[in-house]
Amino acid sequence: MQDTTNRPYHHGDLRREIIETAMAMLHEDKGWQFTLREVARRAGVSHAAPYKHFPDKAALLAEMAMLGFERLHKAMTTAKAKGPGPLRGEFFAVGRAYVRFGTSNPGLYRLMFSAEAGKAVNVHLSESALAVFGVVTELLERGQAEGVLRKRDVRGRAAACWAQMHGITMLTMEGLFQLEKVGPDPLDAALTTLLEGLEN
Amino acid sequence: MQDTTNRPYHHGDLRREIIETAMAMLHEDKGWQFTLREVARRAGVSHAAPYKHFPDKAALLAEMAMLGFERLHKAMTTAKAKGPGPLRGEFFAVGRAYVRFGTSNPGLYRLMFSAEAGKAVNVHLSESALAVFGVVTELLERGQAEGVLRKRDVRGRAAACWAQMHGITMLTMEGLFQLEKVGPDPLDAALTTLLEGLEN
DNA sequence: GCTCCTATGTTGACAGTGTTAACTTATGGG
DNA sequence: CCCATAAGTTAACACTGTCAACATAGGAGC
Repeated sequence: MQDTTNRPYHHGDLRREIIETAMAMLHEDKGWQFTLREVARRAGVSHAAPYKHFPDKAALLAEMAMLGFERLHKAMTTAKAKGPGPLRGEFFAVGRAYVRFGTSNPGLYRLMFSAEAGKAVNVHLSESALAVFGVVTELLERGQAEGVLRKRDVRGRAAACWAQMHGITMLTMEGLFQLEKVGPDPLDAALTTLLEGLEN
Repeated sequence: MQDTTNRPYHHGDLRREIIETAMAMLHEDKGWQFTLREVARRAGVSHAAPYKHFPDKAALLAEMAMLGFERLHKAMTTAKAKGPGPLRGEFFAVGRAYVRFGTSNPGLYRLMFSAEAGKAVNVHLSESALAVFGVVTELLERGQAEGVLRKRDVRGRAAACWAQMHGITMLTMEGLFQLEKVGPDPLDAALTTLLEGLEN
């Protein structure tokens, strides 16, 4: 089916290519669904080949979700590093980076938050997700230490921040933020409201 | 396949039954997916019968999503009506009602926010969704008029509120709010933070 | 250098899905 | 009363995820 002349029987790095291909298909969007067989087709292997590297389609999804959280984490930390010093600046930088990540990888972002709620098996996934949470927590602790933010239970505030960013991201992705109903810059409005709720 | 003796050839109200059955299946298990054929099976009709009432599976999903928004809207307004007078009370009542709706109908709630972002065809869907938005807007306008809330562009603030509630709902549903990381009552924390960001 | 184990890839099958076409049945408006 | 037509059925198609049986080659051990 594929011209075997060019390609060795053993791919060499099929596992990585499967993930990359699937990621690419998730990016192409429209439907945020991809099919395992189509992935195999694009990777130039037979439809059953992926099963030598992943027990399940779910396993592939889980791994992709984990990768997604790692990328999101990196996006946030680099944004924070480049943030302009004062806490307010970093806060906005991180928030914007978060939302931008989601809106420019809608399929992946969706996947990250659909991966089997009940399955606590994926400890790695939870870990990656918690790293994201950690960035927010850290920011809040610094703010409270500096006296810029009210002294409240950091955990609850971090939850509020995460929820706010997640909400904006999804509603934007979904196209539910129609400008005439939601104002010119809902992201800025949301972040401002959030910050004013945290500040002293 | 079914005993035709008891049941008339024509169901009489199959359209409604399909929707109800599908809703029930969405309610049942953690997997928020259901299959059209299984719906038909449970309704006691052949697998192609639904196509006499819905052109697509997507059409059924869209209608269910719309119903979901209507129910959510009702949940919010009744909560608001029973709210204990002062704005803060209503605010919390509405917020809690929103989140409770989501967490007790996770499948439906998910569906509501997955129904084809791009498809502006479903004007009805958008309308129902906007009604939800309207409840929040109304609350904010009252608060500003009473002088309890800062005078800012209501649209942006409403977006912030919606995003916050949506975020809490989804993260709770997804099981990402693990108490040791997020404090004893993340919902209360989030609503408090939000309200404090809105208040004068 | 040869052999053979095993990881990797292929083929073919199975059950189940959404969807359509062709056919059947009843029901209600002329 | 008749028959157009809405409503339901059966059979097929092209898919999907998954598995078992088979094929290949790359390298470890001698």
